[in-house]
Amino acid sequence: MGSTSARPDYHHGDLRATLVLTALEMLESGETFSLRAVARRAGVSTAAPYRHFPDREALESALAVHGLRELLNDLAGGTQPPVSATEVGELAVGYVHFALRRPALFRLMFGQPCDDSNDERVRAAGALHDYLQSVMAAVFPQSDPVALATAGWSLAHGLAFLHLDGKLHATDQAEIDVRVRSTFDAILPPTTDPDSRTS
Amino acid sequence: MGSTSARPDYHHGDLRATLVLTALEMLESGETFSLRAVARRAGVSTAAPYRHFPDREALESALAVHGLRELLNDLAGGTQPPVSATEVGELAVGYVHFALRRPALFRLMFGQPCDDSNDERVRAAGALHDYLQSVMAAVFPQSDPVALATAGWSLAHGLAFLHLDGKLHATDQAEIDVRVRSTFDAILPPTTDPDSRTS
DNA sequence: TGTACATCAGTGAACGCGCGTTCACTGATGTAC
DNA sequence: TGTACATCAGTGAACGCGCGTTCACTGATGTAC
Repeated sequence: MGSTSARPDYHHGDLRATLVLTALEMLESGETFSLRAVARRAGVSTAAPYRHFPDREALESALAVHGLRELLNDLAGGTQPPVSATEVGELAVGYVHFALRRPALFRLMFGQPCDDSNDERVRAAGALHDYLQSVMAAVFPQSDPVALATAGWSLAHGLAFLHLDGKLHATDQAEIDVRVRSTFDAILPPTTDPDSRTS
Repeated sequence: MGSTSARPDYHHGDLRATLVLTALEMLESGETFSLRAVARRAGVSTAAPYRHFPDREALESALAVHGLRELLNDLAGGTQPPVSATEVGELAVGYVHFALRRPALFRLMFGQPCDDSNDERVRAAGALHDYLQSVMAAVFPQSDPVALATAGWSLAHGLAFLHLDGKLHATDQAEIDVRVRSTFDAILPPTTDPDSRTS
């Protein structure tokens, strides 16, 4: 057949994808991440990853790209973009959820100097930024959308990190959600209420 | 004399403080940080730090405590607390400055799971939080001060991290300052203007 | 359809490295008498 | 004031570890004829 489907043998089929998925699993389960550890867990020799990634940093960037896309998909995929301040708050809840559900990946994506020479990575970050900006522009047309998008992103990002670091003493997920919502409520400018005025 | 002043000899006088300062210097100059490297640079044997810190994590916590205090001092020391939204914006500018001036220290303080068993560290973080909360309560008495303090801190924190990671494409310090100010302006609730109404 | 061969994704052993930590030790310090 | 001694902050050598990376290699794959 020669298709790219399952081939768990010697010639692996798609070791590159397997390595990325394995690494993501390891990040999620809290294991320390290294090229050697990923190869080990993927059941492959120490040198094998070098067929697919020039060095460790390249694998890291691939993970970051994956994470950025998944985050964007979590936020934007499957639902209409927010049309009210309340729904923008829910977007922030989603953002913080992602960070808390995948802390190691989130830290890898944002918690360290990033390789700006990786185009794919820069583009994935840009796509996230653009989406947030378009949302804010649509919900708050009367304000400066660039400043608001930065504000909204920063606010969600800061909440994510401070919760991740345990600086905001919330005990469970529900409490965190409430806190994120009320933080956004405390601060977003008023909008025309979409429930009473439909275009 | 027996004082604690300079004694660069064998019995060192205050190796603990020297190690902390040396480590801070190394973080600032971008060198990789390790117990061995710090000892080396302090001109002392590899084992010497273990007289003063039970393990590597203890030194890290000492650095975090130092950083948290210095940040609080940067923000609160020497000036009156903010009384207007504009001055709150300047507080945020100060916060972001700190992060950009000491990126490695800031990441050490906030960018990784923190040792919550270290009382001094927890207290230093708490003091920062309390100060921000009291500021927000004073400036925005009509709003929920807890939510606003969380919002203000998260916003500054998120701006700091996103700028640190180069996600907001600002080129120089002045541009970043402008951006931080306009972000806060875009979002903070109005206050009674302290210039026209003095209590 | 069958054979020769180039390709290339893997192997496994080895390199040098810096790390955290431990250990028995040494020698300066300060105190008791 | 002088000596004996306990203390303790340092030394330096060594441990075992996991890491990133390189290398010559092997053997499965797929293509040319």
